[in-house]
Amino acid sequence: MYTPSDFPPFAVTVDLVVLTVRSDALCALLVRRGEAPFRGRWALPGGFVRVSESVDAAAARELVEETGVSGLHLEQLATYGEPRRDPRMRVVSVAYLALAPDLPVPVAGTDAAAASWVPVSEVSTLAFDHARILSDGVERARAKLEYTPLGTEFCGAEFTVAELRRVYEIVWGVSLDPRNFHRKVTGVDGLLEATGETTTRDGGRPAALFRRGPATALHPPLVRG
Amino acid sequence: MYTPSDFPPFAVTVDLVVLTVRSDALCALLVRRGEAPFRGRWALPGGFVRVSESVDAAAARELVEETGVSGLHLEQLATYGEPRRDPRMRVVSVAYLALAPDLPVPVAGTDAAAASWVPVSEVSTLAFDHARILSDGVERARAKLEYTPLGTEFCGAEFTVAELRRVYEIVWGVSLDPRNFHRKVTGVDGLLEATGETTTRDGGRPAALFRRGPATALHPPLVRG
DNA sequence: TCTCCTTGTCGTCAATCTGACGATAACCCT
DNA sequence: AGGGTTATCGTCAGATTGACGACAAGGAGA
Repeated sequence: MYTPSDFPPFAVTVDLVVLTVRSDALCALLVRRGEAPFRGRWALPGGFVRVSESVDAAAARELVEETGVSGLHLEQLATYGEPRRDPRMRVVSVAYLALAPDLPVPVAGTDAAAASWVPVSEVSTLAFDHARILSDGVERARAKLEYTPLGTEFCGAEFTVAELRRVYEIVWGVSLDPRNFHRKVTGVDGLLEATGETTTRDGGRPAALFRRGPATALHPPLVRG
Repeated sequence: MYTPSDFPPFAVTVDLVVLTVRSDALCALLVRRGEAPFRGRWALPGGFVRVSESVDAAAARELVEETGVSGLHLEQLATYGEPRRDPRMRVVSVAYLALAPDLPVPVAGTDAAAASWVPVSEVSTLAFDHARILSDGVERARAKLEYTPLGTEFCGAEFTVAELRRVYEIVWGVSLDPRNFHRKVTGVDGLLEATGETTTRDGGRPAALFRRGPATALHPPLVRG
């Protein structure tokens, strides 16, 4: 074993599940394929890993190319390696999950065809096994909101407690009591840092603005309805 | 993009982090390499994915080959794809985590050199980037004990509450109050199913024997520390 | 057999946490 | 000025948690 000469050759790609919360829906970034197979079908953005580049770096590169924004949270989701998942050849794809705030710039598809944000509830069939990858990504995001500060990644740099609460409500599809949510979220050590500023952009009484704090895990976790 | 002719060729392997609890220590299954590079060095068991086989199936196949036992819990851990992680060629490795009860049969290394259980606290340097993979696997196992019934995978088919508690104590490296642990663990819905039998194999008063229940998540979770 | 030792299981209690919800504050608009 | 909207604080009962006492039920050895 481990003889370099006789290993079966694989293509390795990265696929991105990029999620955002916009206009009251959890949305995924999808591109419309311009070539066969699955021509004209929606697919996850992604591409080949280059020879001299790490898989993580390939994912980061694709993410910047697709969203035009760098610095987004990016984590490995899973790897998909069924023999016939790409009809042309043996492809193993490493999927990544990225969470983005509602991006001010529309997505600039450099090499891909039209890219757009699609509410995950309206996604029907996707190319390859991308429907499953997307669904795994959404489930991972839902789970991670419980015990990590990841919900803040959907917000801008500064946000109110109510904006964060709406992220949770939309991603989980539940409604949360504003008062209890406020108590819990401000009680978690290191989750939020007050800026001292307030905003009235949500209407009503001015709300305090916060930044992400240094916490990497939530103790205690927020529990899903 | 996506033209089958000009993709960079990769080798794809699976690496296994197989953990068990034995003689008061969390142990990993390691093999000693018989060939260069890293000849004579400990490494994780693993091997090439075959052309017509899914990556998951390759992991399952290697697991049976290495442990001689089938039906073990197996889940994907992460994928490691740094360009120079194997000095010979570009290898992307999909790592899997498996949890095993203390296996009665010693490990029968079919193609690998000597395989043995090594306490994770005594593991020093490993071949390739396997030290990092092992450490990621251990951390994943620790985290999953909190909110999944995975601790039961370290036990046999029938086990006592105290045996399960020792799994938690050893994996987490803490000591837990037997009475509170008993209350929590028997209170979680669907975690344990009483067999009606008792055993005195741990000494002292006979303890009730349980089977794994149908629960897939723990509500509420068990908390570390 | 009697005692001791070991381990398992049930109970108690105070501190904390949770969820439901009342009350008030502070803005905007008319 | 008054009504609508949202933010934030408080209260209170019920559940959960951690610390720990008490007792049960086996084995080992005197």
